[in-house]
Amino acid sequence: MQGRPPSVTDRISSELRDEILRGRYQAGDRLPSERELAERFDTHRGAVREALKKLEQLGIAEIRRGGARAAPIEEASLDIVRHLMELDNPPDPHLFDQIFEVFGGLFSHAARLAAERADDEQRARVAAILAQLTHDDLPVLEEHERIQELSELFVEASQNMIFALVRRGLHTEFIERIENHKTLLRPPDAERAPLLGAIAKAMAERDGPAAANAVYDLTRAVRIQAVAILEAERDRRREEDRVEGARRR
Amino acid sequence: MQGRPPSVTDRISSELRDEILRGRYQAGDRLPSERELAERFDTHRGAVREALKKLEQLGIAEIRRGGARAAPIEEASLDIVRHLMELDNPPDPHLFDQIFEVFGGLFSHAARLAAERADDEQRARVAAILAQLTHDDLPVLEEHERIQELSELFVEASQNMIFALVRRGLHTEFIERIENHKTLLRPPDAERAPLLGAIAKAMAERDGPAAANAVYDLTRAVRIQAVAILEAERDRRREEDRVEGARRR
DNA sequence: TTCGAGTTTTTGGTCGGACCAATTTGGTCC
DNA sequence: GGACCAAATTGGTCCGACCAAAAACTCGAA
Repeated sequence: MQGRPPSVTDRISSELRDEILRGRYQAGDRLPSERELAERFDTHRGAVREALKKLEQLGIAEIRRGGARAAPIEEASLDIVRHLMELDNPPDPHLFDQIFEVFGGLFSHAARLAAERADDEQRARVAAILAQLTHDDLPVLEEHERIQELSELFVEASQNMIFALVRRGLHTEFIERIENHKTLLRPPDAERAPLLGAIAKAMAERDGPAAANAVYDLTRAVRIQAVAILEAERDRRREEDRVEGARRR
Repeated sequence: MQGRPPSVTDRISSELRDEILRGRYQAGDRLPSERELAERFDTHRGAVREALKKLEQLGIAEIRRGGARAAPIEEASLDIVRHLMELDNPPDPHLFDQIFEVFGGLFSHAARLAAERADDEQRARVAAILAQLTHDDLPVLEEHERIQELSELFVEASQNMIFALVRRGLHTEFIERIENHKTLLRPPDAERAPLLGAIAKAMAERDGPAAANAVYDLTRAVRIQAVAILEAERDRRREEDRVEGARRR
């Protein structure tokens, strides 16, 4: 969050946002009035108004005199994605899959531009990182650091500020919020050599399309493995809940 | 905006946001206090607080007791991009270039997924649209509609909800806000047949990488032409301003 | 039974003021 | 220059008032 203790405004806005994202209010449904919410949260209208303004800015609430309403999630701002991810821990595997697929596309595109634009020093650093990553005996946390470095290098070499913004946003607000993301987001061992080799080759040959395809293939393999892990985890928790529920009955 | 007349809160938040984005406050600089802003805007602290909460959510202000400060733009949320675009009209060609380059990457990626996942009916519609676009005698507004339709179709066929969110966000909050965007964002006449033909071929062959590359090439050509137009327009206006300035002196 | 007009109620928008805890600022002293 | 302290300023929270816009309700006519 914002690096300060959550205020009353934060609390109200988070709770209402989660209710909207969980479907408690469908698009067009009236939201509780400011006065009702002030009573429910035992606070003043000012804090409620601030909270609702935040939801409006996220694009999930439409505020009008006569009553505020929920807005369609599909018309929300991109910032809503992180809040969707935060609804559950671990996140919903399907949602994770969709988000990571888009992220992979961006990363792939950054790689294409990097292959075409990187200077000699950047190219050397990419080659060094890829060589290190090819060793599958690298400790997991160190491997993760190298992957981050590679991602940052591609973005830097792409010379596109928007990519930097997008990468930072997706990384800080999305990836870092996933439990065990450092062990989750890894190239499958069996595929790492060919995948990384293809990237190295494309970079050496300054072949944008090949770099894009190779990085797409890498992120796709990482994503498929991660989704399988998340699904297994979800199934395990469901089984625990089922057993726990049977025990309580 | 939100489809209601701008409130005092909106006015304050917009004005402060533009000041921050224009560099009036560097990262770490103190922002005016709530009471100072209430006086400056001749309003109450409540509206100022609501406005500042919006800036905090955008990631460009850090609010703490003791004084609020500007935050680094590069750490802002993605929503800030549209506000950067809105600073000038026409937008800064370099900024437009960067944003559109990223957009092209996303569109390219959606095309890759669409090539692999589209059903027969979607494929037929893509082929029909591409055939229509190949005729360079299509009226500009109708051509624009076909391009929109193509974009929507790729997103639909990609079966990725996040793409839908991203496309809507980028389109509504970015492209549609560019003056004359319907005439600005067009494939160059001389290149349209080969570019569109490559997309059609990739779709027919269900070749994801080829579709990605072909769509990337198309968006790149559109972007280069649009940037040239924006730069010419900017130069023309600067010349006008120079002449106007000389006239005043 | 439906519809339109009028009335009433509820809604969000705006405002002023109060109070409190946290932070900053300025003064003093060493 | 650093420590300490009091004063000032800051954001956070709260209350209540008032107003215009919208929704809900009522009633009579068709």
